[in-house]
Amino acid sequence: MTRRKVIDLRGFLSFQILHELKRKRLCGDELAEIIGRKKSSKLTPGTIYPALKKLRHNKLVAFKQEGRKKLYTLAPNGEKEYIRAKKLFRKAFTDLLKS
Amino acid sequence: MTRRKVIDLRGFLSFQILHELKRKRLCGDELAEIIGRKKSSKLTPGTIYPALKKLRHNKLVAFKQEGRKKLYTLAPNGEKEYIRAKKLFRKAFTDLLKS
DNA sequence: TTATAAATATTGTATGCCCTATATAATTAA
DNA sequence: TTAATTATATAGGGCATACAATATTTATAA
Repeated sequence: MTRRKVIDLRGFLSFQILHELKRKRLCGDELAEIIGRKKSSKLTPGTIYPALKKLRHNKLVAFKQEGRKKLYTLAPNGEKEYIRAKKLFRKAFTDLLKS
Repeated sequence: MTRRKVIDLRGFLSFQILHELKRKRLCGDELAEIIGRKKSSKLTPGTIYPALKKLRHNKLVAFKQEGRKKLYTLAPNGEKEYIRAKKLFRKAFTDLLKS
């Protein structure tokens, strides 16, 4: 049980997933890799798959089985949610990235 | 009990507190107001005060009692942590604000 | 002086993020 | 065919964020 940093910057995983899927269809493993790279360490299965499960249940993403991969895409509701969330995100953090 | 949004954009509160304190000394109530405004609703006492307590205990912020207010400032360690966190934050989210 | 408001604080509850550990199924390589 | 790899998945837990409700202290107004 490694000690967590005081400022650990957790958060917004679902939002990031939608963001990546808006660009491109991706499977869970690829999402873990891409988002993990931005956070400087690949996300574990115990992180990415429960997140995808929840997004699926809320119908924000859909998927198509392709071999052993599930290729995820943004569902219509996911697109809406993404747009909404992005507005909020920008309002909250734009000045933080500029300064 | 209002239903929570699927994408609720939680996170980074401690980071945001450090960010605001870097600009200006502020008391808890003002932080709740300023950060809350960016999130479109003022943070409740049950959110802001525990967060400040933890930052105090970790010596990332210091404060000076002034009347009934506690005016918070960034401690040296807080400055360091803020810089570190900001780098990570930028790496993770810059492209999200651009597109 | 007394009432009101401002600011701080705690308790209790809920939930998302994220990990480790473990497991299973499908594909590929030996 | 068997072994290794790839991809998905769940269980169990720690912790930060966030709310509502309640309480306390200090400053201000009536």
